[in-house]
Amino acid sequence: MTTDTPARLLQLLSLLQTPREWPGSELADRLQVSRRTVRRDVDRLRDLGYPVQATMGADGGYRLVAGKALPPLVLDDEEAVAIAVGLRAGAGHAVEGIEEASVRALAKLEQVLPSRLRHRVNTLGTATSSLVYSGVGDGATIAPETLTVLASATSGHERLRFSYEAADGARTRRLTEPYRLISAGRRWYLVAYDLDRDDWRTFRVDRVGDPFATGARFAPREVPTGDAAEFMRATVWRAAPSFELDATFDAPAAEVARRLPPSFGTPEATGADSCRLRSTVQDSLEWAAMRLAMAGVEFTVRGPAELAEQVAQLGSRLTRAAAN
Amino acid sequence: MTTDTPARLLQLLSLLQTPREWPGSELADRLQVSRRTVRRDVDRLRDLGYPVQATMGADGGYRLVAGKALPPLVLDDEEAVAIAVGLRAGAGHAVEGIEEASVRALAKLEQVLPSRLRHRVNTLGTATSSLVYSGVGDGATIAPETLTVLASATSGHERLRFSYEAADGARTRRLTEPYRLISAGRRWYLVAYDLDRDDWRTFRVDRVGDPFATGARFAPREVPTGDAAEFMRATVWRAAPSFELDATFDAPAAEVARRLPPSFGTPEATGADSCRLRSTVQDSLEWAAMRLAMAGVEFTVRGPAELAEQVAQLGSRLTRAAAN
DNA sequence: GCATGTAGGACAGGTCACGACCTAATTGAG
DNA sequence: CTCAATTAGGTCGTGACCTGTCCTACATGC
Repeated sequence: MTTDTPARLLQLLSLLQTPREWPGSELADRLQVSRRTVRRDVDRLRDLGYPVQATMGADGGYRLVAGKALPPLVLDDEEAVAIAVGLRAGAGHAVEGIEEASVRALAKLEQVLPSRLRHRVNTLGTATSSLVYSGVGDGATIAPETLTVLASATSGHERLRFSYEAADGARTRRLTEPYRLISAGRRWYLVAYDLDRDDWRTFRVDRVGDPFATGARFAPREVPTGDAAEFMRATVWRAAPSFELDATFDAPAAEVARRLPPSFGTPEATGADSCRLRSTVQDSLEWAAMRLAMAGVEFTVRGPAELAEQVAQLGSRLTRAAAN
Repeated sequence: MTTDTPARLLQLLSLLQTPREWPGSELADRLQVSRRTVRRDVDRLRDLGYPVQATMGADGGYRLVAGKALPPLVLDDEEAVAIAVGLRAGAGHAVEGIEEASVRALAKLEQVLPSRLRHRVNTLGTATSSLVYSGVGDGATIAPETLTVLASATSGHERLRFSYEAADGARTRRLTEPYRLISAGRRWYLVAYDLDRDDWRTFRVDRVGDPFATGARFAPREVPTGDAAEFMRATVWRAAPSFELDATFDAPAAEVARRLPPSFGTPEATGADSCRLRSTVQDSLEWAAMRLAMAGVEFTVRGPAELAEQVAQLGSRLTRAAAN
């Protein structure tokens, strides 16, 4: 009787999240209460909106199923590590469209992640970052810790201090009120109010160093253009690399579409076994060349010339590598 | 007063997981209770092992910090989707060493994931699978749903029915008692007791089709060699492709190690700016050639000859692509 | 020093949680 | 078909617990 009701409910929730059926008697045993109380607890969970499905008859039992709202997830150590590592991949550029949500979830998780697990995440995370960020491109890699610190400060309305490297390489210290963290293509931007400059700025996150939240909270101001993403686009759009991709493939359009990242656009069929892809790609040439190579089908670069040059370089490097 | 204590505690836990400070008065307002009760609730959470840090003085507040145990995660829709998508990447072969934990966590999450979110996960998941599985290799892609069904059945001790494609292409229906789901390199294996054949089998998951748990539970038998992983290795080891990689790189060993997947082993320095990598790689030649190309440094393949052949093919394809 | 926050004790009143006992309904196995 | 095992739900009495209202102590920033 020493254990109170809320604790038992949480424990019950964690038991039911195991993908299996739990007979009421076993639950009663585990929770050290009577079967009647287990039934009442299940009722309570249902009232809270978590649908517990019960199969009747002999060999019946309880099981948590999908409902309208997501119940609080109770994870063990390994699962938490797996989620953190997976989220880092998602916050990088592995998955388009969920980068910001990934960072939010990561910040939420890391805030409460026991330190012993944090070490394991770091070890595994660095081991895998080579895949996502790859050595390819302009080397603008971002530490996941940086992203989570920025995300926490942004959503918590806390002032943020960091060092920033300008385009000419000069490093300055900044004290800012962060407003929004935005992912665009393979880059991250922070829209913030710079307290020293007394004006709005858009920072490239890969140039941010040693960020930390001061703890001081601030009352949000109004963003100039009304929308932070708008402001970011207005200030740094032309700075981002982009080019007009034009290539033909000796493979069906559907297959090519499946083997290229969605940001490359969709190819249009020019025949049963050939297609052409034209779109403006917002990325580095080296990265684009690599992704085209990874498609694994015969293709021809029609433009731009710089991309053809990159592909040629990669090709000759491989030829040299094999011509031992 | 209609809301009971357990519900309020869960709500408090979800509020505190937002990475920000919460003054007691605001919590009291949100939870519709007095400030005194908020303090008591915070105490209760602390008793449950979730360390709530309170900053004293004016402008103080409560915040959930990292403790010994991970508190139940309360996620919103977007965060849940981000986690599911990230886990699919982790369960694929993006991250080595956490595949099985990723699948367990994914099974746990998908069991309770509202259907509206499931659709979004599927959409995003297929869009990104091209990166992880890539078109490269022997095309042995595995649907994430398959993995989660197998994982649930395995941990829930439920009988599993599926169709299986033998090496000669023949499809048969199987009824099994699944014991363990094992990730090895880029492949997944299921160790199970085949009820029709009345014997133990190791199944390649990429050849499993339409799996579903029958719901009937079974009492675990003893695995032949005592350990399922041992059994798997004994039965299918020679079937897995592997070769002796030997290559030299014109770059520091540390940099090469960072740019190659860990499964390739660690290169040993042969000079300040050169190194040699020798290890047995358990993967397809085409995939290995691609990964070497992605390293982005000058290199030479010394062996095996088949790998050099693959690299040469890739190189000539790229040269053709650029020679428009 | 003052305002504002957390920390926590004491108390009264009402509520609710628990276990014990009961019956009904459902399902699978023999 | 029958039996066994399971969920579902009602009722009741006792006792614990939860809440709000006081109160004081303590820490912090301006």
